[in-house]
Amino acid sequence: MELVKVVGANLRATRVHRGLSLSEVARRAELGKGTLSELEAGQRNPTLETLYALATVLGVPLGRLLITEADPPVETGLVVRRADEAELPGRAVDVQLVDRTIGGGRTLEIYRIHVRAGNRYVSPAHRPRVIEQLLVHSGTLVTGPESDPETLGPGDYIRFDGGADHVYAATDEDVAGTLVMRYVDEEASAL
Amino acid sequence: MELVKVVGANLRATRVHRGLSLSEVARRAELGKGTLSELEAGQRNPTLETLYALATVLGVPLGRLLITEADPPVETGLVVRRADEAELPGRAVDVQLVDRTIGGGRTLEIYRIHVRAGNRYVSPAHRPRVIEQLLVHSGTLVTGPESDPETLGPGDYIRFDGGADHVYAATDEDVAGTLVMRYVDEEASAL
DNA sequence: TCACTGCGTTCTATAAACAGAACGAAAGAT
DNA sequence: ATCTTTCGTTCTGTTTATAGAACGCAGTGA
Repeated sequence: MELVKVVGANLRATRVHRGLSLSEVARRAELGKGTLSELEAGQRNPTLETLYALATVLGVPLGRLLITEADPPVETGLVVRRADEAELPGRAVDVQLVDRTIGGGRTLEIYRIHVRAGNRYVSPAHRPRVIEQLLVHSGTLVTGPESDPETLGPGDYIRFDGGADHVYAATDEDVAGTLVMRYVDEEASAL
Repeated sequence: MELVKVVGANLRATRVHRGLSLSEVARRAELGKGTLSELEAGQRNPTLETLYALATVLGVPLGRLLITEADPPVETGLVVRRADEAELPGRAVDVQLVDRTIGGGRTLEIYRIHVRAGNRYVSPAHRPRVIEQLLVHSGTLVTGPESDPETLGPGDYIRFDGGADHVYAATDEDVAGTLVMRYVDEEASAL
């Protein structure tokens, strides 16, 4: 299916879904309704400005109108059991990748994190801009940017920029937590 | 900055970043090079087909050419302390929103989840397609789609489709975990 | 019945996006 | 040095996307 037909179909589907008439949308978007009629029929090759006006009126991101099919849906139904080595008592800081999902040019990773009492670990800045989100389960963790860390207790949560050096340190007792890391994929972010 | 200028700047920046000449890109995209020259200068309002051809040649998703500026970066430095009411012992199932971040038309939510021993909760299907990702901290949790739930112990992880009815049930002991929910925004603003 | 309204399509004239030629500038090659 | 090539811009004619009018159709009310 050629692109103009895809866009036309998306336009019509979105409009109908919103319960708007063709005339109404054309009026709001300041387009001739003949124009919109032919666009929806896939008989025209809209300009950027036209697409933008329509996306605005329909309240969808412009990119959505261009999409042939939805992102291949993230597969569901995955179960990951705790690996035995997670129990290894020797490691000072243990960050275990549990799951990674990629979609829409973004990657999301979920980790189990364990820090043994008395240990301190400084993670160097990550190349792509990374957001780290950490929920502490048990123990007291000092974490965040190395320059300005926070002290978190059980149930506390922090979000910080992994793009700078950052620290994980357990003071008096072992710490368990869940770490979510997110970043925009390198290749997709080419400007 | 008007849209055509944004797109023009993106086109030029991407082309230069790829180390390609204007003529070369025009040739590969089967465009007149005058056309491309004026597009890059922001003096034209390209058609969909033209944009598509250029995006293909430049190897970027079409939507990327339309982006005005990078997503407003997710603010970092947030700390959320456990609210006292999280300690309320009475609730059967307690799902507490810790953080919500929105970007790129997607929303990510992080919850603390607590299920009291012996309780069972069925969450109805969510309207937009939601991915639920749950990491169990302590206890044994039966969770997942109501039709086919899984039994998870401490450290176990599950990803499932929140778009169908799904269950959270603790059998013999209290369960603590971290829940990540993700979905594509229904009504994201244009662009 | 007969206006009257709003609908979506088709038609027509205008504006502008396009292809390609012409141009001057800069860099290599012989 | 003078061809030669490639560059990016500007110009010109053709194609086509658009605005708006004209059209037929369906529903509504007097």
